[in-house]
Amino acid sequence: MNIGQAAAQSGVPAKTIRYYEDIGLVAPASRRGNNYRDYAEEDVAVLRFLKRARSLGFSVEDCRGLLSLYRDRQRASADVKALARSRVAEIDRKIAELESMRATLLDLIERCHGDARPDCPILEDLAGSAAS
Amino acid sequence: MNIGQAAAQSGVPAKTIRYYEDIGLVAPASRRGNNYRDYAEEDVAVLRFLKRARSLGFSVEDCRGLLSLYRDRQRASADVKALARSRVAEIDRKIAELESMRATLLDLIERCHGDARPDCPILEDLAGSAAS
DNA sequence: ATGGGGTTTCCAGCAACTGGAAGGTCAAGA
DNA sequence: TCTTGACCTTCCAGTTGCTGGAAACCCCAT
Repeated sequence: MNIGQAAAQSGVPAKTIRYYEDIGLVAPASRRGNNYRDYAEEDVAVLRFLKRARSLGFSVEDCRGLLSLYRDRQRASADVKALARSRVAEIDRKIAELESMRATLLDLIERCHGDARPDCPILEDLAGSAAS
Repeated sequence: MNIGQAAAQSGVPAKTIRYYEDIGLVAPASRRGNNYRDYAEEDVAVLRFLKRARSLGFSVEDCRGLLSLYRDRQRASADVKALARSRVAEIDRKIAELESMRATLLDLIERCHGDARPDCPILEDLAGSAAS
């Protein structure tokens, strides 16, 4: 199957598939006579794996590790679990950061009357009423 | 004051200040005889404004708008409030996305025994037990 | 043969910096 | 006076993870 089909079946855009090949995340696809890349079901499975892992927020580098664990029949599930846990920790950090931004913004929004007048607590805050 | 001082007083790294000047986010600093940039208190205030706005997650483009509102004595606070609200909406979207990743990961983590054996629900999931 | 889809390569660009190289400047100490 | 080190200047490259586009080739149907 050529790259368009593989893209359709995996949900990973053709451009991205080539990119993954480029950075060595997936092995170079075999080529057919016309120099078109040729994909088998297995390749598509790997692409789907990547799509899912990326959608869970794993970085491309993480994916490299996950893929090699995936292929390693001797792997310890503990290693996978550790990767997932550190991913969760990272997510928690990001959520906390966003929550804090959100709280600050909501507070400012509430204090801003939001009409045609120019005075605005939001700008006042940005301008330095509080240190960052 | 030269750029190092401005950086120290605003919390914005010198490199970033130059970058902001480059992309036209701040006006080019005046220069002294030795071609060093020269900053006044006001410039530092603007940098602090930017630092704070960035720390609340406003994009550089948003900052452009915020700065022009900041400088506009005729502004309507409603415009600022609208910017802040759309920022909150964006944050909410991101938080929701992260929460969903987190829930999925925690579920997988819980189901993974995490020892020396190779079988692992996390990898099984990635490998396609569920569609993305 | 011609048209419309594939596909190939490569190059550029997005956000928002950050690092580093190569060189000019300045103040202090030996 | 010379040197050393800490500044400053510019410019170019790299980061993350793609995405868009150009120019060219390939394949199939009409």
